Amino acid sequence: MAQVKPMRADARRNRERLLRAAAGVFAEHGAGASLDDIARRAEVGTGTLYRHFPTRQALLEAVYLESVEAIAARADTIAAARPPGAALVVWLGELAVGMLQVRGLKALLGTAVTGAEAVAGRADGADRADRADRACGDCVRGAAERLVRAAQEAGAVRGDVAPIDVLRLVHGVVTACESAGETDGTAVRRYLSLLMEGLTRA
Amino acid sequence: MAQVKPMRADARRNRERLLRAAAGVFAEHGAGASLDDIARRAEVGTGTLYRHFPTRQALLEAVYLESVEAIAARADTIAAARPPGAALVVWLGELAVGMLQVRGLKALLGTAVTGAEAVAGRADGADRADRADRACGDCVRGAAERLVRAAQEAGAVRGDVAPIDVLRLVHGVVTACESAGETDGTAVRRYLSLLMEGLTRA
DNA sequence: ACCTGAACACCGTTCAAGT
DNA sequence: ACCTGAACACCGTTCAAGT
Repeated sequence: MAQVKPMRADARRNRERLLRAAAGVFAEHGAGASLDDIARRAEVGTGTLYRHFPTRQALLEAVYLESVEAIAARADTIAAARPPGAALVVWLGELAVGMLQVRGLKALLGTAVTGAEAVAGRADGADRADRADRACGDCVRGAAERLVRAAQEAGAVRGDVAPIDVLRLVHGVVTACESAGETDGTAVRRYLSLLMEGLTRA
Repeated sequence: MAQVKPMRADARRNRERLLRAAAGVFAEHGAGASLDDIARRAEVGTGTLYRHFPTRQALLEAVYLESVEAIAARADTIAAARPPGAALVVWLGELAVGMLQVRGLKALLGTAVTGAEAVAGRADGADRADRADRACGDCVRGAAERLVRAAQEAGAVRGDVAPIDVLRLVHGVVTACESAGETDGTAVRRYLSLLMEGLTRA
């Protein structure tokens, strides 16, 4: 489907510039970075940014779509080589590390997966964002569903948890690591294993 | 210790007005509410707000100090009536519900307990806030330490987790509930029990 | 059809002037 | 000693004017 109407050459060029600029600025200043900054770095009027990406969420979505798809694709690769329970653990670990290290990815998936708490405050354009910009969330949710269901059927995960619960808890674990200042993979993997094995009884 | 120098009458009155106004505004608009709003509602100049509470964190701390102390005090009450493992679970549940329902409390404890991720963005006055405004964090951390240690000695909780880990994970669980739009106690208790019992094996 | 950038409304923070 | 509020720097968002 991609593009129903081909874009005008300058529009297409501006979109590209905006994506490149946004990737850089998000990487430097996080998902809450100034949109003005992005437009300036892209050498584009602020109005142009809003024309292409009506919400911050839409911009995040476009910037990180490929990364998210890659993570989702990993789910199947991992599942093919491991028993269901182990596959889930490994994939969740990769997902969590990604959210922790790629600035903006956590904010994007926080909204996309759970449906709230975008970046900072405003719920202005949230209505519009809700509809179209779900591609990333669908992607991750789909992968999580396949892995969790398989693990449940294999008896490796209890049956009364939904895949969305697991994603939310992983999001929470990543939040915990972030606030601990631990952005390397070791801390998040440790918290994840606590989540999986459980606090009670070693 | 309270007040080394007694405040001037008008200063004391303004402080009181600010606290009352802040409690109302935080309850209505969350911990990220406009400080201008608070000063306006208190019928006080904005500069006065900054004189009394140099950072948002300091204001949150002052507003919620009593609530936090009450929660911490509950820890001992609960511990006196229950075996260590159960006491920890019950107290964490109360803590989580408090963070979920009292707007601002989660933001306050997020910073106080973990040392990061204040409310939204700016790390401006964070340096100053780090030092003095730790009362709430100390309070909660102290209570958590007593309960976790006791539970560990009783063999109810594995020995390789630190109390701070538990607090961070609870913070994460509350975040998960928030983003799920579940603000009543049931969801958070369910996630908490998942955390405690573990995902693997029913 | 798309772009531009000034204009608007809002925010946090500081500070000279007042009592 | 404390308070006030204007001033400053910043931000997101919109929109009339341009091509």
